[in-house]
Amino acid sequence: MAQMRSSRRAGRVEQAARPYHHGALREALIDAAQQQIRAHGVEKLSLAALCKALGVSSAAPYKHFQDREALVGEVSARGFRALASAMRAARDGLPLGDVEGLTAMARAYVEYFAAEPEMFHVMWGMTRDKVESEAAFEAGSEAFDLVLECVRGIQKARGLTNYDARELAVPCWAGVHGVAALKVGEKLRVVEGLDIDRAVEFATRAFFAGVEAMSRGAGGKRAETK
Amino acid sequence: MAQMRSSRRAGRVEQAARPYHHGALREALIDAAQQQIRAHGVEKLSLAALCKALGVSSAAPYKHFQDREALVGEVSARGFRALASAMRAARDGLPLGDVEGLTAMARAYVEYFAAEPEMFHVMWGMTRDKVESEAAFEAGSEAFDLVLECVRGIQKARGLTNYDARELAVPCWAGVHGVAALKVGEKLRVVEGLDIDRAVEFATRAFFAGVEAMSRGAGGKRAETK
DNA sequence: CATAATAAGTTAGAGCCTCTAACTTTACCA
DNA sequence: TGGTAAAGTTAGAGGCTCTAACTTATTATG
Repeated sequence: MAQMRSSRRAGRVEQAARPYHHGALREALIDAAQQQIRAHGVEKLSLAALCKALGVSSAAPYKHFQDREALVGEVSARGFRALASAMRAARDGLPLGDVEGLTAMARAYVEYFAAEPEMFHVMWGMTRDKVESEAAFEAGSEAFDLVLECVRGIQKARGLTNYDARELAVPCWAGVHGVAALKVGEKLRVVEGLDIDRAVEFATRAFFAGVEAMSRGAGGKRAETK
Repeated sequence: MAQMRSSRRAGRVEQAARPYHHGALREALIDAAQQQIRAHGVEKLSLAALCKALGVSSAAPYKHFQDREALVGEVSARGFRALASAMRAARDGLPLGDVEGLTAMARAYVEYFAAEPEMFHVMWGMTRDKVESEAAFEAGSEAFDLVLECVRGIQKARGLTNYDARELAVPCWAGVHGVAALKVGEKLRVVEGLDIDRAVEFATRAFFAGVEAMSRGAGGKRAETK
């Protein structure tokens, strides 16, 4: 929707006689919202307060976002992009045939949400019917694709080619996501003093070792689940 | 806090001349809130609307709950109790030494949240600093204990006694929770047409097979994670 | 059994909030 | 140069949560 020409004001109005048009309100709002969410959670986010801080009227946001939720959706999309790029960076340079790359991404995943717990709620707690800014979904899928790629590498290296990569990738992603969730929700108090990184790495290795064992056990055919 | 004697009105006021005191407002509010949450999500829950529906003034809830969040916390606690009892029921009668019990609980877990997706957000999306009604935490811990028990059974049956049960239980719980989360958040669109139950069961079996293999490989000593 | 204390309601309203309608200022383009 | 659309504005409706001060039941006690 009208991506703004952003010609941050030329000459004439020189001494900050606050111009009628902000010039980059859309981005400013997303920035401010993200900060506010980081600091106090999405529940406490108030557009009105944001506007006051930015020196615009409280009706202004509605020129850029359909409603409050749309703004939050934009913050969510940013989060997913940041997450994906953290994961990509973590995996970068590591060999694709080893569990190493996968666990590096897992660490990045957990760390991202541990550092930004409120973003976890924004990104995963969205209302579901609201399409939550298709962009967020895209970025989320991208993250999953990174996992998928790694899993394929491991499959190739270990000769587990008769499995559907997605079938292996889903438990991996789920496990890591679950750990992040437990950590963010502080339900891990129940399990205090456990080294998360070690647990995730161990679980990942065990999982693939198990897949390999079952695969061999079943003579290369997919293992029976019954 | 003052658990109410609930003496649901005796004689005298017979033909529903709506009595001054409701008699069981606390429970009625929790019920109504839960229904509303189920139907429209926690974000849309309005105490004021609830009060109108129950025929009490909008200040009445504050005699029973400190604030809106406390009411939501109570709904959350109920959810955890229901979840725990669904898991217990699923495991009931199954032998403790097999993965079977664990996967049965996993199924129950995923099913519970699939049936009540909004409860997922209530139960896991709580604001963290708010103690979220210690009761909810208790019930959550109980659910984890069920998993722990199963894991211990498997350890005993397979001679994996040199592992910390919690270290094995956390990945299990996390994985299942992760699957539930992905399902609720509909991020599994990314992986459409996958049989969730099968995937969970397969992953669980693979995990324990892997632990066993690694355990043997390391001569019964805990496997190295590096 | 009277009555004091307290629990569970009430009305009124302050002070937030989101979002809409109708208007104004500015930028851009033909 | 002038018209159109984008990006602001003010004003306000209608909602919400929660508090203060008051009223009505219930219960506990001397």
